[in-house]
Amino acid sequence: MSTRTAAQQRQEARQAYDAFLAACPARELLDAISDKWVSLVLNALSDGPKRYSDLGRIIAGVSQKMLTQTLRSLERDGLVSRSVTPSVPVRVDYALTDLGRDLQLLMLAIKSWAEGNIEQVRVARETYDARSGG
Amino acid sequence: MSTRTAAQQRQEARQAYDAFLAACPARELLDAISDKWVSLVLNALSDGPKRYSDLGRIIAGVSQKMLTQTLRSLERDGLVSRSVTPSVPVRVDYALTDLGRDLQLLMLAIKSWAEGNIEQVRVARETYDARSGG
DNA sequence: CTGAATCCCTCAAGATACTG
DNA sequence: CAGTATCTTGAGGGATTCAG
Repeated sequence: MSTRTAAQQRQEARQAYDAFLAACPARELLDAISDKWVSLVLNALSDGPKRYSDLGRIIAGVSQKMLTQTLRSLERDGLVSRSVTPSVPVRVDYALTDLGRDLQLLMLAIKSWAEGNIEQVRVARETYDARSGG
Repeated sequence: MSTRTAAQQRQEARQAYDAFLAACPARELLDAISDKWVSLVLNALSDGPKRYSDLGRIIAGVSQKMLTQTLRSLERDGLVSRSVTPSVPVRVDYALTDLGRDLQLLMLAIKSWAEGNIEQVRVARETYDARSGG
């Protein structure tokens, strides 16, 4: 593997990534973004930067721990940027990066799908439960 | 809090379901589909019906328990259909429903995004870790 | 205000073994 | 082949406290 350039190796790697493979990095990334807090945070940032406390208010039911944890993870993955304004008290804004916005658009589609199809799912569940129960 | 204006009521009616609300059914649905096994199972079924053992082979690393659990959940939500052929041994096929295919298309976009952007994410992580570490 | 750190606990993932 | 049953482990996540 010493005779291939880094670019060639990257190209091969890109084609080789398959989330169906357990050991594939893409699988690990898919696991990471297949998280309810991730989709909610990304969508909460869709219409511009938000402060930490804003996010906590928008995303009902999220604990400080999970919010911080999710934001750190997204920041580490380059999906969200974190900017600190050294005022008193300190002000921290989170915003989507270009990469993050790409994913956010997909996440928005998922969120919209959930909101738009919950009725059908409810009917399906009632049918299933009735069949199982009776 | 009990006296809502007509405008407020109209607003509520329009946004009947909002996944940002913790108690909203759509939030529960979003939580349910924001699951790595869900996205992998739906995508595994994208090119036609598959048998239980096929799915287990395609989705590397999934345990029988999680595969069964995920399939049951998807079947209950009306996203996947389950058909039993009473042969010996018994044969069970899983397929996407119309509703399931809708969601699968969105999930495919997510999976493709993960496979196509893992490199950028890796770079971001290295940068982040180097900054933190040093 | 924005978190980091701690304790604590549930519950769900995974491995294993067994069954129709 | 297609599951179910059982057990163990640990990671997810809530509540609380402390710090910059």
